[in-house]
This record gives sequence, C-alpha cells and structure tokens, in this order.
Amino acid sequence: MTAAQARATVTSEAVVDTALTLFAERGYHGTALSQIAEALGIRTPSLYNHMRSKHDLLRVIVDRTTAAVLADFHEAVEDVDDPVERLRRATRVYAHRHATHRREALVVNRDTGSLEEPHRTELQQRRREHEHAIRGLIADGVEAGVFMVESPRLASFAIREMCVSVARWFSDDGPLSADQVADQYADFAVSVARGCATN
Amino acid sequence: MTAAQARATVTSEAVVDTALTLFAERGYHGTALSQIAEALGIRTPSLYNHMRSKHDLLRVIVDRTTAAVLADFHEAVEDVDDPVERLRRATRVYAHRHATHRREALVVNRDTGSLEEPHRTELQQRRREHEHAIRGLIADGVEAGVFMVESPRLASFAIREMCVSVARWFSDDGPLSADQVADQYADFAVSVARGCATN
DNA sequence: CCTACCGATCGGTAGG
DNA sequence: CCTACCGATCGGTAGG
Repeated sequence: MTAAQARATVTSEAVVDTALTLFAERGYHGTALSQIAEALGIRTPSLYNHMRSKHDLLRVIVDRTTAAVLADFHEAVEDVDDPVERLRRATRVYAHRHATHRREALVVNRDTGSLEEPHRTELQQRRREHEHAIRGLIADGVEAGVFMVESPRLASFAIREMCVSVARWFSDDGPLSADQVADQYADFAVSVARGCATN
Repeated sequence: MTAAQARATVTSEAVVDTALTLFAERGYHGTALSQIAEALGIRTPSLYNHMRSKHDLLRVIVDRTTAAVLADFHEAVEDVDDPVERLRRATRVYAHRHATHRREALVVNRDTGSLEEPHRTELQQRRREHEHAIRGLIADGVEAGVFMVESPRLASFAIREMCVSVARWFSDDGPLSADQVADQYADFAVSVARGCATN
C-alpha cells in the first residue's frame, strides 16, 4: 500500500506514518495536510476520520518517541552496576534508536518547538529527564574515579547530541549497520566521559 | 532601535537580523513576513525595499554563515603542524562560533532543506567541505599514530555535531563563557579522536 | 470515503 | 515608506 489507489482504505497508523515521513522531510510547517492526503491516495477532509488535527499528529509523534527513548534507557541500564558499562549501554541504545528511527528523531528535534502548550512543556520535561539520567551516569563515574570531566552537564549535552546526529546521516544502504554505528558511538561517548584529551 | 516606531527607517541588515531571530525561533516556514515587518515597525510590503524575497533572506543567512565557518577553520589551523593541536583548534573555533552565533546555527541546521535549487546543493557542498576538512585532520592524526578511531568519517560526524549542538543550549547568562565551553568541547573532540574507550 | 465550501493568512505586486 | 489588492493555499467544517 504505497500511494494513490481507487477508494483507498486508510488507518490512523498509516496517517501517522505518512505524516512522519513528510514532517521529517519538509518540517511540520513545511508540510500541508493536502500532501499527506495525496500520499495516502485520499482527499484532505478524509484525513479527519483518522486524526484530530494536524497539530495532534505532531503531538502523537513526539509523545510516542520520547516515551520510547526513556523506556529504552531504563531497559538498557537495569541490572548493570559498572558506571562505564552503564554509560556505554545507555548511549549505545540511544544512538541505535537514532539509526533505526530517523524520521522520529528528525521531527522531534526540529519541530518540538511547534507544539502548543501544555504539550511543549510536557515533552521538554521528558527530554530533560533523559538528559538528567545520562548526566547522572557520568556523575556516578566521576565519583567512582573512572570518568574525568569538569562538567557532567556539558558532557551529557555533548554525548547526547552526538548520538542524536546519527539520524542526520545514517542510511540502511551505508557501509555500517545500525549495530556497528551504535557500538562506535558508545565508544565515542565513553571516550568523552573518560576525558583523555590532556597529556 | 528595537520595535515599532513612527516612520521607522530600516536597513537591509536590520531585515536580515530580524529574520535571523524569527527564523531561529519558529523556523523558516513558521515565520511570516508580516511578523518580520511587525518586529521592525513597518508594513509587510515595505520589506521589499530591502530584500528580494523571503527565500532570498534565508539564502543570504545560510550563505554568510557557511562562508564564515570555512574562513574560521582555515584561520584556526594555519601555521599549526601538530595533528592534535590542529583538531583542537578547529573544533574549538567551531564550538565557539556555535555559542556566539546561535541563531545562524539553528537556522542553517534546521532550514537548509527549505532552500531551492541550485542554492541547496551549493550550500550542502560547502558544509561537506568543512566535514571533509575535519575528517582530514582526524585521518592525519591516525596516520601519525596519535589518534585511534576505526572510522575518521564517523568520528568527524560525531565531533562536528557535538559542537553544533552548543547552539541549542548555550546562554550568555549561563555559568560558562563561550571561551570556556569551546575549550571543553575541544577536549571532548580530542578525546573522541584519541579513542580511549577500550581498556 | 466524498464534494462543496469556509475564513484566514500566505508571499508578493501595483502604484504612488 | 504607505494603502490597496492579487491569486493561491492553508487547516478545518458541513453534510452526506
């Protein structure tokens, strides 16, 4: 089921998925509902059988994605005690998600600002939660003497954005798999936290 | 000269500057010319005395910024031979620029895709030039035996985006100056390139 | 799922 | 620098 067909039958999921593709490509404000409808092979008003509004499509996308990021994190670090390994796993799963869910990442990072209140604040809160979690892992490692950074806050910013950026270039047709990229980025993250720049 | 005043006199630079602020805040497609005009205290059609089109405003912003990034780079590494110091200086100046030119960075990274051809391709070409330059520094260090990464390409992606992200959180009112942030990010970059994750 | 249609707003032009 | 105005398109509704 790809594009225009006679008397298409469309689901809510298909609408979200198509919105995801187009929002990622052109941005939320750069995408018209008519384009989403056309990609699904229906007329614009028919979309309203499957969604509340354009804004709600964005809200759903951002909501799901940030929830999944937090779930990933907790699953990745549970049952692991070593601070280095905890950071490695947390960053690996975060980078991995950005290779396998590129569209979601692009939309969240580009268009969260277009959310209306109270959604915007709620979502930023959830992203902050992930940032604080990563920052905590780094601070734990510093306390344990295995990491050496001046500011866990700065390091967490740098490490997280490094992982996020995978969404901007990763391709399934590229030379490296999502797993391979995630492993290397996890190494980058640990290198940053260890702080081996000064000799 | 801030907002609405009776019979304002506006310059081309003021229009670009105001566009920069609003594009950074709401995105290119999320900003109306009427909002730019209002911020300048004039009517929308009067903008056309100082610009060619909305699209051209974006083009000018992206064009200037990418040119400045390349100029920064070349000035930073000239007369430096040590590969470690070359990477340190290149990333320091890049991070520093993203702290001091936040709006420009946000617009370039968010809205370059909204440029029409041939501008879009031209500008991506210029960004690629910077990426290749950073990649080259890393490859030089690997060859010299001072850096240790599997893929200079991946490392350059990670390091560059790390620096870019400074624009997303830096504040003049924050605890760290642009210089201090730039120094720490340069350390992060060198740590990544040295590859001290595996023990 | 459709056609018909809404008010609002968009970027931009004419003409002074 | 302005007023007056353009066609196009926006997100969304009515009603079936």
